[in-house]
Amino acid sequence: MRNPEQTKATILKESANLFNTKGYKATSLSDITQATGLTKGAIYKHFNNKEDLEQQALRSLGRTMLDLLGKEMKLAKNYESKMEVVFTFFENYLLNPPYQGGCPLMNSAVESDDTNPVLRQQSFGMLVNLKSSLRRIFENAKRRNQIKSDTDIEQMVYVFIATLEGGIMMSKLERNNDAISNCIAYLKEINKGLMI
Amino acid sequence: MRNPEQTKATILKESANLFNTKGYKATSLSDITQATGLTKGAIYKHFNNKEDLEQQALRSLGRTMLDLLGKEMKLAKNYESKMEVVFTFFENYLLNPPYQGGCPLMNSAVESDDTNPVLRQQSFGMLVNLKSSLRRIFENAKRRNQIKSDTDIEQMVYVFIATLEGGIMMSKLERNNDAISNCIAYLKEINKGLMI
DNA sequence: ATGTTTAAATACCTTACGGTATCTTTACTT
DNA sequence: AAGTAAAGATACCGTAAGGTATTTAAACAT
Repeated sequence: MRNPEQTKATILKESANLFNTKGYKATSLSDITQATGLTKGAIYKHFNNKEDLEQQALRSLGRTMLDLLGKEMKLAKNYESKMEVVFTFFENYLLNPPYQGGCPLMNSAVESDDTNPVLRQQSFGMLVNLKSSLRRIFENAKRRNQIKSDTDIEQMVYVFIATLEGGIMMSKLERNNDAISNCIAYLKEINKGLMI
Repeated sequence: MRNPEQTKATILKESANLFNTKGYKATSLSDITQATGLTKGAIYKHFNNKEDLEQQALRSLGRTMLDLLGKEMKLAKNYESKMEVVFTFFENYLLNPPYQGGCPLMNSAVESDDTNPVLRQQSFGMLVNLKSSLRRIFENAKRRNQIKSDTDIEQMVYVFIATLEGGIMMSKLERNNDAISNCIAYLKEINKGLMI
């Protein structure tokens, strides 16, 4: 009946959802005990303190995000379909999200950038990873002459991520898909313009 | 020596900065007493409770943002310079910010969208205003044949705001201007493409 | 100059927070 | 089956949170 690994996993999953929706600081341990049906004793058996839990939860969100994106990216064999994966990934934050509360990168970045050095560093790492993924797609495409040779890859990486993240922010605020849909639609046009 | 209006103004200003950097929930009353040099007595003389202060502070941030943008927009007489105003406004969030902590729209939206209906509504209002400002610029330009007649204005509004907000988020996280500079540079290219 | 109003300070209350120590129960070992 | 180690529950602690009642002090009116 008892399964410590499973227990830790559910604590991590439930708290990750809470942190990603309510915020890290704003989520209390009693929020987590309530969501998991467990007690503080159980939580502090698996985590040193709340900070530790916050960090592991964000790490888990980051891994989930990257794994999900990476897995589908592996399946996509050419440039066009890889870009499609990126778009549908971000569109899915609202249609059928892999976790509650939107993009963990934006959420943790906005909350932590001025206050929590450790979480900030983790958010930074997530951004580095996301940028790398996109950069790699563009670089491969350029090498294979699938996009224009004068494409400013660094700029494109920033613009794509900014537009997607900003779109999610607005769509969450407006509680409809207008923002993210329009953003993605336009990124697709940009993308057409890049391709040869 | 005593000036209640001034007192209220400083409470509002200091707390707005704190809310916008640390977050609304995460900022405590003692943070505010410390920042203002005042006591709880003084604060509760001017505000009913912390929620009230949060709301008035966000309202103040929103007004400041809109006033600042609106004032410079009035000075800009043609489409091109109005767009320039928008760009420099967002660039200034990092170079010489009108308040600490980045864009109050994004900050309050990310923190409140799933948890705080009142702040969420205020954030929503800020977005409505920002969209209207941009939309008006595009519409006027279209009417005067300064931009292409087939410009999808709603889409452009979303894309511009998303890119700017996302750029700020990344630049704050990376603690340099690369993201926002690249985003703005690209928006300028988009803009060139729109113009006739 | 005195009295009155009100701004702001002080002192205090309640509650909820993160955290810990201890106890109970489950599962595994022999 | 008995003993042991570890998982999880319970009970408790100190602190800081938001908030209030009361007091002090400043500004104004007469």
